[in-house]
Amino acid sequence: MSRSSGGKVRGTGRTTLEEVAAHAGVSTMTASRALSQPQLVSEATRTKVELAVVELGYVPNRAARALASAQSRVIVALVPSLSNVVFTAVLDGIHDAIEHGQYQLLIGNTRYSDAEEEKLLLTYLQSNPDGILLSGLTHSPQVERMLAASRMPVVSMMDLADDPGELSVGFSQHDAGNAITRHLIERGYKRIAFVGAQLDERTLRRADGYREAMQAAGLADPKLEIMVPDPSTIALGAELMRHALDTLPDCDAVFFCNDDLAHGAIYYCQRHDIRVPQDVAIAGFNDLPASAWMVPSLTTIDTPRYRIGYEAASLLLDVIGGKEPRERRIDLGFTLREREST
Amino acid sequence: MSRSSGGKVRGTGRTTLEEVAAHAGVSTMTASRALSQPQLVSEATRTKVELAVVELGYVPNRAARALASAQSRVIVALVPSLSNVVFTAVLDGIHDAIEHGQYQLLIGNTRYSDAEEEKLLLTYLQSNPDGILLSGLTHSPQVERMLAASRMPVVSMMDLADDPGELSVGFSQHDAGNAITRHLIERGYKRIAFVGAQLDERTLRRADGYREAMQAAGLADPKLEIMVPDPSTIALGAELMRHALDTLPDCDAVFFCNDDLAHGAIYYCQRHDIRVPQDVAIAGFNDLPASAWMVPSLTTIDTPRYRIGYEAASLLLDVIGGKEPRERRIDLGFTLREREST
DNA sequence: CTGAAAGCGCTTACAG
DNA sequence: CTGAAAGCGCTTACAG
Repeated sequence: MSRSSGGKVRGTGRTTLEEVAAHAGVSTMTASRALSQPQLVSEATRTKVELAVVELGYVPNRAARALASAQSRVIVALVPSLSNVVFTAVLDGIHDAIEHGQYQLLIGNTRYSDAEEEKLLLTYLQSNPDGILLSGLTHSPQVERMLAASRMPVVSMMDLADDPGELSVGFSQHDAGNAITRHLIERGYKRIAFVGAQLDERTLRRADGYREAMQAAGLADPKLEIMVPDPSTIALGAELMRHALDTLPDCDAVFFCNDDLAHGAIYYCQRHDIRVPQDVAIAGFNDLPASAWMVPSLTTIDTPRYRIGYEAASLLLDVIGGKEPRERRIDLGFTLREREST
Repeated sequence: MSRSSGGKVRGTGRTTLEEVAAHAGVSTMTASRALSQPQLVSEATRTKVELAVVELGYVPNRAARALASAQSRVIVALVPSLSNVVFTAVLDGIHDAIEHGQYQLLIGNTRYSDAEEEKLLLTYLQSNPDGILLSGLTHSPQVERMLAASRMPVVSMMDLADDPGELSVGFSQHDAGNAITRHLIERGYKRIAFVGAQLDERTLRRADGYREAMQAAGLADPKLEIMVPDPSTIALGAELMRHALDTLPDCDAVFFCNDDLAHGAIYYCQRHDIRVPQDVAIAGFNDLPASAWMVPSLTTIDTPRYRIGYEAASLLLDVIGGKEPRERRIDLGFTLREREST
């Protein structure tokens, strides 16, 4: 009954391919082939091996395979946060795009920190990944160096790379920030504030898009930009709304760099009987599920975060597989959702 | 300049420990010890090896280490969803509890499916994990069998195991559902509906708690239970609120099995001028960030999801490390948040 | 404190 | 279609 250790000192004690082969009456390498390249083996042999696998409850040892084949079948994904639904949606997409039988996903949370990203990369390099998915376009010189030295394919997610050789999947954060600002300008708002938190590269690019639109309309004013490094939360959004109304009494619209903040602002206005959009218009970014439902519903930018993950992982898998990608820079676009809050 | 392949046919082409050892003028095994058990090596040797590591840019090969040591240093976590913030918070906690230099986390999304869970487990078993974190208490017989056969430590997350030998971290879903129902009863509501979606084991246990409280108060009525298998969303919450009001005209309170649904219900009432709680009271479950901010604020159960992940991973690490856990069943509790909606 | 040898469990050319 | 041998890059007892 017990396939026990039988005096063996090392190893995991699990059934090995060698035992499967012996049980099936073939050589180890034939057993190996029967499992990984069944078309190279006679049907009779394959059946014998498959039977032995079932009877012995054989589970392949991934470490041994990785070592022998020099192929890890590991993909690394680094995201700046695991509490931000934008990035968990990206991970969900990556997850779905990866055939789990083949590839294994290693997830790292960089916490918006270059140092953390470096540390994670160094750790994950030990797994000799076949490729890596990175959030954003800008990384520390050390990270760039490690990536270059490793020679593995890298796909950047969220924004579009300037360098056409670089692999990237996302949309133009700049253009999206620009588009929603132009929407507010077209609506007739003049004193449009921008509120940014976290100040990661995406927020800064959205701010660039905002600034450009304001300048083009002759409405630019540095006083209208409120920037804080704190993480975005509903509570912070409420606080920054209050701050904006206090310090900018003539402000007639606020573009928040994401929906979390904008939701806080809308709740704040509801509680203080500030009419949105009559007293002040509010716009967000990302189109979280609640945005279409709250009262008033929130004008925002719908972003393809799940698809970014899905397409980025698919692109990476293609490149790893040696396929020439149709595009190295996949623009998934964004959609302006005009709603009641503006 | 180039540490090139030099005729080697196999392998990754990366610097090996053997090369580091040669560079440092010591044996491979001394180099190995200098890195993994530095206290067993003289300071001079350690320095030489560390220098060689830096000069050659050595990165250990995890697969080789796993194979030689029969220790994968891999932990698997299986969750039913990657779009539900409850489970992404759990993963966030797990992530933070694992020292990344040592252990690697493999995440699986079972999509609330037993078959998927089985498939993932089978795949992840190939990595010979040191331990596994599972969501929920009930699993398919196949999964139970595979787990038993693998003999690896398992920690169940979210609810508390009945069997005192089983490792579990969470809180009593039953008691929490019971507590919020009793709160509604104490407030004087009589026709209290329960709305459950997804119908996973946690929802069913919350429903049990609800039913028990209703029976104890002599208020039980099967008509008050609305159960649908669809995933919980804000849109579904709005729809089920409408349905409840339509089919149960005398209903004076609704306990939704989670905040996502309850938020949809509150937005629905806002849009249709249904006063909450005067016309109908609404309660949720999980205390999502928006719940304290929306108008009216939502009465709900605050659940320690991040801590569940953190403590479950810590417990698993302890057991893997051979430590006897203080408790095998860690009750992290829950908190009733009484707010404006009831 | 240090080392020579064997072994972990697979896959890879190379033959036949 | 099948097999004997070598090797992937580490760590593990066992000596000294």
